[in-house]
Parts: sequence; C-alpha cells; structure tokens
Amino acid sequence: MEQEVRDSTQRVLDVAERLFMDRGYSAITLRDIADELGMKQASLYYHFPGGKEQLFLAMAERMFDRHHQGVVDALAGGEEDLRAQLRGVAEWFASQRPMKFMGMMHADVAALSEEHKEQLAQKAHGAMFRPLREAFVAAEGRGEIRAMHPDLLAGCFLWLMDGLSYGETRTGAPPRAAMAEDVISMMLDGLLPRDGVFVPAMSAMWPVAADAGLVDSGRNGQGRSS
Amino acid sequence: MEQEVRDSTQRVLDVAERLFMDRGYSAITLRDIADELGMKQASLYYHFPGGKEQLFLAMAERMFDRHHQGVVDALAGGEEDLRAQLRGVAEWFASQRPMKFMGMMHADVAALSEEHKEQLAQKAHGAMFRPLREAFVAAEGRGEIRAMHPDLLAGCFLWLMDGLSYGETRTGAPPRAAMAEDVISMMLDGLLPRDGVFVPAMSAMWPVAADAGLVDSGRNGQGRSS
DNA sequence: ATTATCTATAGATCTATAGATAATGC
DNA sequence: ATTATCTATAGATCTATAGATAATGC
Repeated sequence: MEQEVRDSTQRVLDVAERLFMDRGYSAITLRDIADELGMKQASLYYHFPGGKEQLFLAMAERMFDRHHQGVVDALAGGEEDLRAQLRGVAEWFASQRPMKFMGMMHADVAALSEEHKEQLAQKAHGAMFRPLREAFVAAEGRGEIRAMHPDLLAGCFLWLMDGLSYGETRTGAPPRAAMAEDVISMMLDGLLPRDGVFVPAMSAMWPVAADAGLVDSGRNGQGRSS
Repeated sequence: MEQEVRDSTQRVLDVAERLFMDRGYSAITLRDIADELGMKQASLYYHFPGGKEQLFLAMAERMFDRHHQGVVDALAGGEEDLRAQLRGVAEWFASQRPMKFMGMMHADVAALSEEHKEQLAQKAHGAMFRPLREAFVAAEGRGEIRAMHPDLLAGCFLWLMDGLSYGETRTGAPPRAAMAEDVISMMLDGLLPRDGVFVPAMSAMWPVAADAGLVDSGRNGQGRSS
C-alpha cells in the first residue's frame, strides 16, 4: 500500500511535469491533469492538499533533483576535459524532455507565492547552474579556456541546451546530436578560422531549406520591409 | 479624433505587450490590462472586438514589426563585418524590453487557434530569424566564418540575446553590454586560446560572487548530491 | 451620428472544501 | 482504521455580450 501511494503520486507528478512544462503553470488546470490521469480533479487534493501550487512545486523540485543528478554525473564522466564534459551534459539534456527552464523560471514562477518563488530559484541554481559553473571555473583553472564570467558561461550553455529542444520539431533541421556538437564547437572553437583553417561543423552537411519556416508553408512573414 | 483612436489603441497594445510578455498569455486577464489602463475590462472590446486572442495577436504583430525594423537596420549598419552587425543587433535588443521570444512561441502560442498559431510563427520567422540567418549566410560567403547550419546560427544568436535579458536583474552580474560583447566574442572567437593567446573578455573583470544565486541568500539549493 | 467609454450580467470555468464510498489491512 | 478515490458544490474569477451614457463632429 505504501508502494501504491508512491506510484500513484509519482504518476500525478509525471503528468504534471509534462503538462506544466509544455504549456505553463497558468495555462494548465487541475482538471487537465486529472483528466489525463483518468481521475477527478478533486482527487488530486488527496496527493497534494496544498493544491495547484504545491503540486507545481513538488513537480519542479523532483525535476531539478533529476537534472542535478544527470548534470553532475555527466560532468564527472568527462573529467579534465571540458569538451567531453559539455558533450556529456548535452547528451543528458537530449535524453530528457525539454524543460523550458527560463520560461518557467520567469513566467510560471511569477504566479507563485513570494516564498516558493525564492525557494525554487535557489533549487534551480543549485541543481544545474552551480555544478556547470564550477566546471567552467575548473577548465579556466586548468588553462583550457580563457577567463570569462563563469555565470555567463554556465547561463549561455544551459540556455542553449534548453533552446535546442525547442527547435527539435522543425522539419529539415539537423538532428539534435549534430546541433549540440556544433553548439559546443561554436562555444569552444568559435566561428572564425583557427590558424587559417576552418573547423568543420556537423550541421553544415544538412541542406538549408529554401526558406525554412517553422513549417514549409507559404510565406506571409513580412511585407513592409522598409 | 482619428488621432485619438490611434493613440488609445496603441496604449492598449503598450500595456498588453508589457504584461503578456512578462507573465504569458494565460496568466494575464483582460482585467489586468484594463486596470493598468484605468478602464473597464469590457471597454477593451471596443478596440479589439475579437477579444483576448485578437489583442494578443495584434500586440505580437506590432512587436515583430518593430523588431524586424530594428534588426534589419542594425544589420545594415555594420555591413561587410559580421561582428559589427551582431553588435548592432545586440544593441537593438538591449534597447528593447525582453520579448521572451521562445517562451511565447511555445507556451503562449499553444493557447491560440491553429490558424493564428501558424500566422504568428511565420511572422516571427520573417521578422527576425530570416534577416539574421541571411547575415550569417553572407558572412560565410565572404569567407568570414566557417560553414555551419545558418538556422542553427541564427537561432543560437537570437536565443542568446533574448536570454541576456532574463539575467539582467541579478545582483552582481556584469552589465548587459559587457555580456553581449562577450557572447559575440564567444561565438566568433571561441573560448579556446587563439594562436596560443587568450582573447580578453570584458565580463572577466566583474567579481564572481562567492556563490551567486539569483539573490544572495542562504543556500538550500541541493542537499542530496550523491 | 460617431466615438469611446461605462454598467450589468450571462455563462463558463477553476480552485478548493466537505463528506460519501469502496477496497484493503489489522 | 486507512487509503484512494468519488460526487456535489460554494465562491471566485474570466470572457464576452447587450445596452446605456457622455462627449464630440456634422
């Protein structure tokens, strides 16, 4: 029975995570979640007496714990080599559903109480930002990369990894692994030629759609281009 | 009177843009917007008979038109030099309120009708994505940068510029101009040393907070770091 | 007559609470 | 007795519509 409780609550969190992360805190109702679970909206209060906000918070904390584990493990797996570490983190994020990290930390969090807002920000920071930042600091210490504000580096990388998942659905886009590899190469090698030679990119092999929109439909993007 | 109508409707759009972009389509009610304007919720239907969705759409299109102008002008101002062009675009975005582009194109757009969804995606693409992508293609054609999928390059840059505005409120963060310059340098020069020399970064001058959270409060970020 | 607002309200949700019910464990 | 659900519903919004009102332009 103890086991049952756990499974059931975890299933609620699974659905909540998928829906909240996909459409945002305000857009999702408890009924949406309950419907997907085949239960009634009021039944969710058995698992989360604090209601919607408590459910969202529990979902977010569980998610951050998971990502913390994934990021820390990935960083540990490529020790002494930043590129290998970043590849590992990229693989981790590719294995997870998009979290829309910043979208959540901004729009969704605004709907929470002041206390929970701060709590979640701290959690997110400790879970993903801090370990990644430390990896950049260590790489700089080893003389592997130049000095740049480590918060900026960690933020850019996390941000880009999260961003890759948005583009995933586009038709004609290079596969995610190729994009991640190129993003890492862009950060480390840069786009300018090195020693007069161009570093090859994986995504360069994919054909560029004539005028790739989000889908391939007629263009009505912009008329009044002055 | 004609003039009056225009001003009044534009003021509605101003407030709608600020609120929608800040907290998302679902989180903002027509009452929120009307209150801020000092009018009644029902009065908004005079300006936008189609209601909330029409108001959001009009707001987004006006915003994209503005950004199209800003991006195109910035790109034209630094012709034949990608770094100058990107600096110009970065300055443009710094002069504008954060648009939370992707957050909007994903979560908010999901609440719209299928038709408007597509319409907005096309608009956003034509307004900002396409001109930027073409600048990357041209730079590659000039031999300035290596070949990489231009959609990826344009997406990364836009994404990073949008991301910079999120971090802006953090205490102790380097000023936005320094961050933008470093992000551009990271993309073009890379983090690895060039010809044995480290390219200097502006943000490297800013002190790294001992354990910079979003604010400087006690750490409760992560306990169970296995 | 037109413009730009307002008041009032119908109808549809949404969150949260109270209490019933069925199944399982002691 | 406990667990996990359900039904029913109060109370609070939210969107949208109908129609009144005051100010301005012809």
